[in-house]
Amino acid sequence: MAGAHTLTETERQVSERLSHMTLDFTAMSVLSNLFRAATAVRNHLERTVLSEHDLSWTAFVVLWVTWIWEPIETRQIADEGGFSKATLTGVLTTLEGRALLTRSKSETDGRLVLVSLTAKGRKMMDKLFPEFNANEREIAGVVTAAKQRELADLLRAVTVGVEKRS
Amino acid sequence: MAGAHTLTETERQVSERLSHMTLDFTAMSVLSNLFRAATAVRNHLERTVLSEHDLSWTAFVVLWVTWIWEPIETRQIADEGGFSKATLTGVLTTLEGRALLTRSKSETDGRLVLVSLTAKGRKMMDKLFPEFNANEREIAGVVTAAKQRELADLLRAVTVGVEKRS
DNA sequence: CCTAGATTGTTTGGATACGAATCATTTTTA
DNA sequence: TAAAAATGATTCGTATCCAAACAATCTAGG
Repeated sequence: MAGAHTLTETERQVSERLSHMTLDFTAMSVLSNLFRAATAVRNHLERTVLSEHDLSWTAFVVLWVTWIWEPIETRQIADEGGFSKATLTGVLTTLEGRALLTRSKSETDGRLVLVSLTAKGRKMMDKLFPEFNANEREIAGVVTAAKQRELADLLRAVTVGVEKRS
Repeated sequence: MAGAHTLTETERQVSERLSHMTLDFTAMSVLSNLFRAATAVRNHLERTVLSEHDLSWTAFVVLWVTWIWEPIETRQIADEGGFSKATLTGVLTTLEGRALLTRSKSETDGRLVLVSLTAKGRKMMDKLFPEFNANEREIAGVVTAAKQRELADLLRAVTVGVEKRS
C-alpha cells in the first residue's frame, strides 16, 4: 500500500467508519507500513537493478539462494524464498532455459533435485549482486546504522513470532 | 525468505563466498528481514483469516480500501494497494462476480469508474476485519507498543525514501 | 521381502500480475 | 471551435503464483 493518503488520514477515516469497533491501531500501523515498505522496495529494485538483467524478483531470489548454497535442494530454495514448490518448478525451468542454472538428480535420494549455477549464472551474479547491494545500502541508508540494526531485529522478531504460530 | 538457516548462518556463508567483495551487510540484513517478515505475515494471514472467506491478499486489500473510502476511484485503489490498474481490473471483475462490490461511472467525469461495496460485501468486512485486526494485534504483539511505533516509523522512513527515488 | 504411509518434484487449472496497446472521454491548444 | 494532447480504464499477451492432484521414491512395520 503506497497511497496518497497519509497514515494519519487513513487512521482517522478508519476510526470514523469503525467507531463502534475496538481496534488495535498501533498493530495495524505496523503491518500496513510493513507491506508498504516491502512493496515499494521490491518494485524499485525490480524496475532498476533487476530489469537490466531481465530478472523477476522471484528469479533473482532463486539465483541468489542458489549462488550462496549451491548445490542446493529445490525444497530449500522454496523455503528460503518463501514461495511454493509449484512456483519454483516454473521459475527453474525458465532459468534453466536461459542457461543460468542446472538441475541434477541426487545420487543418494532419487526424489531430490539439486540445483547449481552454470558459469554463466555465476558470472551474472558476480556482476549483479554488488549492484544490488549498493541499492540496498542507499535504501536502508535513510536511517542510521544503529537504527538499521534495530529495524532488522524487530522485523526478525515479528517473523519468528509468526512462524511459531503457523 | 523464511528459510531454515538463521540470518547469521546466511551472512557467514555469504561473506565466505563473497570475501573479495565489499558489501553492506547491515543494509542487506534490513532488506532481507523486511521481505522475510512481509512474506511470512502475508502467508500466515492468507492461510488463516482470509482463506476462511475465500479471499486472496489482493482481493482483501481491494475490499478494505473500498470499505474505508467508498465510493472510491479505481486509480486510487490501485495506488493505495500498490498494484497496477491492469491487475485491479481483473480483481474487480472477480469481486463484482461474487457480488461483493459494484462499479459505476462517475457523473462528473465519464472516464472515471467508481467502486462501492454491496450490502453483502459490507457485511463480510464487518465480520472479517475485526478478525483480521485481532491477528494483526497478535503478530505485532511480540514487541512492546513503544517498539511497534518505532518499527512503523522506521518502515515509513524507508518507504518515503524509496518513493522519492523512483 | 513387501506393502502402507510419508516425502518430494511436477503437472494442472484457475486466479493474479504487469507492460504495452487500445478505446473512450476530457482537457488543452492553436 | 476543431484538432491535438492528456487522462483513465480495459484488453491482450505473457509470466507468476498457488492449492490440489499426481507420479516417483523412500521408509517403517510386519
